[in-house]
Amino acid sequence: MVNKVILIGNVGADPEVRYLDGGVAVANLRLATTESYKNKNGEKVDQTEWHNIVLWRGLAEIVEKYVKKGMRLYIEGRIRTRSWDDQNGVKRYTTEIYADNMQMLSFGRQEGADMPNRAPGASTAPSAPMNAAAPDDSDDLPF
Amino acid sequence: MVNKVILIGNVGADPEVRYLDGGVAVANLRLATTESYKNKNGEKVDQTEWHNIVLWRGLAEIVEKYVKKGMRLYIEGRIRTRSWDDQNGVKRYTTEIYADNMQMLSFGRQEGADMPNRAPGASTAPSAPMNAAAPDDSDDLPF
Amino acid sequence: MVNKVILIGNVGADPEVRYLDGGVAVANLRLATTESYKNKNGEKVDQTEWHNIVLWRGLAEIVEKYVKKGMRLYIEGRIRTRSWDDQNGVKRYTTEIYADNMQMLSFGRQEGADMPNRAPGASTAPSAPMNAAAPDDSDDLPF
Amino acid sequence: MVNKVILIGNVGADPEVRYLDGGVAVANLRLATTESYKNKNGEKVDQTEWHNIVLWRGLAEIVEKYVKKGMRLYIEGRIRTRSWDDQNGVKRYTTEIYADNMQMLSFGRQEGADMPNRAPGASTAPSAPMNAAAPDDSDDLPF
DNA sequence: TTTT
DNA sequence: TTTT
Repeated sequence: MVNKVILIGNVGADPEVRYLDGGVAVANLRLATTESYKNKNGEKVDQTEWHNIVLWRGLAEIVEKYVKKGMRLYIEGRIRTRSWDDQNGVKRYTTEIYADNMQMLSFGRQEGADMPNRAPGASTAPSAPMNAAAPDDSDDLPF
Repeated sequence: MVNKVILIGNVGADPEVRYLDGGVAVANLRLATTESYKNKNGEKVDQTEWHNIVLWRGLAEIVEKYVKKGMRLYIEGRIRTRSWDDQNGVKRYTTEIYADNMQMLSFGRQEGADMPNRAPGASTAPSAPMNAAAPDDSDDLPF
Repeated sequence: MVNKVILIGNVGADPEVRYLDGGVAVANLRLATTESYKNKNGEKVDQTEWHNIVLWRGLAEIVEKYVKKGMRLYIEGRIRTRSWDDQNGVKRYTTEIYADNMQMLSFGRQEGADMPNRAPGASTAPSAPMNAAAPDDSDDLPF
Repeated sequence: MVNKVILIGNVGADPEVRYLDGGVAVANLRLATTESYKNKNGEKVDQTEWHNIVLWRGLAEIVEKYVKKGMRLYIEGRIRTRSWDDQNGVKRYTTEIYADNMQMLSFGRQEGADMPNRAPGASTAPSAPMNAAAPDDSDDLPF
């Protein structure tokens, strides 16, 4: 039995993070993946899919600290569909992706000078790739 | 942008296959993936996830011919959530997996003597084989 | 950074399992994946790829107990290339797949009556799936 | 049969692209994936894996135009091991990843104004890259 | 609601 | 609704 999802997409809004009674963190975020194809008339059509991502514990804490609207993420996880009763008493279903792994692929869009996504004076030395300051290279990130 | 799903699971019921006006085949099937884990009391708990799989064209025609309830499948595809209005006028969502690739990993259960997928006298003893004659070994299968 | 491999293929020979000094088990096996395509002349060509799979600890112990030549496996893992010096002092490289997850998809081929993978007198009951006794359902298996 | 590889890593050197007699493009590049773990002494250890990536036709042409040393890539493909005879007549093996899909996740390092990472009008050129509209073409993305 |  |  295998249930595996791999996504690379953009975060639609700032994530929501909450803490359960036992202190466990849970993060929810919306991730968009867009697929382009040509229709019968040869016109390019973009189709965007929105995914509900759920992250627990350590991943949720990283999300709380670093993940913002607009950021590009890699998510690896599992599909889970949970049911709930709506106000009409109708059973409804929500499909979510429970993340087992996450990678930040960008700092998202720039919002202002108070939250730079690249430190001043970043190196341009020959062996310094542009993502030298990518969050996953940072010492204080737990992955 | 990446939107990729990989599943190995069991088919919950015989697939439904229909043909659109243009003659294009579409198959729908339900696939179960079960995950086992131990709860706080150390008891083994099985959690089954049901996936709605949609297959088009050639894959749908293979499904029509060969895929039966109980069969184990490998599915590779993409997540798609489509919306519809229920009888209360409430917008509802259904998440499906659009298959891009499929592999049959077993013949599923036997339905009759005229097309046995298991030789007479085959065992259900603990060491019984699963896919002693997996379809992908057959010369007349188109994949 | 992501380094992920997913394979479904057949085991080419009985695995080799050894135990390190500390008692840690390591298994090595060869897995074949075959891809079919049509060449320029429209002839079907099979191309088989052989993968060196390395499994550690619990997975290696499961391999030792259950995995045989001919069995079909699902392997999820990472690519690792290690170097060594051959008898001419030339640096050589071997690429292996370190397995993080394994699923047995069949019992492999039948070798003889002393270790049948299909017991005589087995049931043909309608609801008996061919993989009724899949190894991953065994109680003494750690997954 | 499934043979699938998913990588996210950094390009180690500018790719090499050549054209076969029939005009088909082939690109070769080295991609590094680094995995961090803690050793027995609790020290963080980085282990870098180098992958030989081979891309054909349209993907190779995109590589020629846009992929540079230092860039971060998503690669989806298959493992292929090919053999050759070295100068001592010893059969040797090289394992490569044949890419079926590629996504640029960064522009790599900046070299100077004479080598912009977005050509004027690139996205509307006849031979525009497959993911010409990918967010990684955006000027306002900070990587 | 993201991104290009 | 599958499978063990």
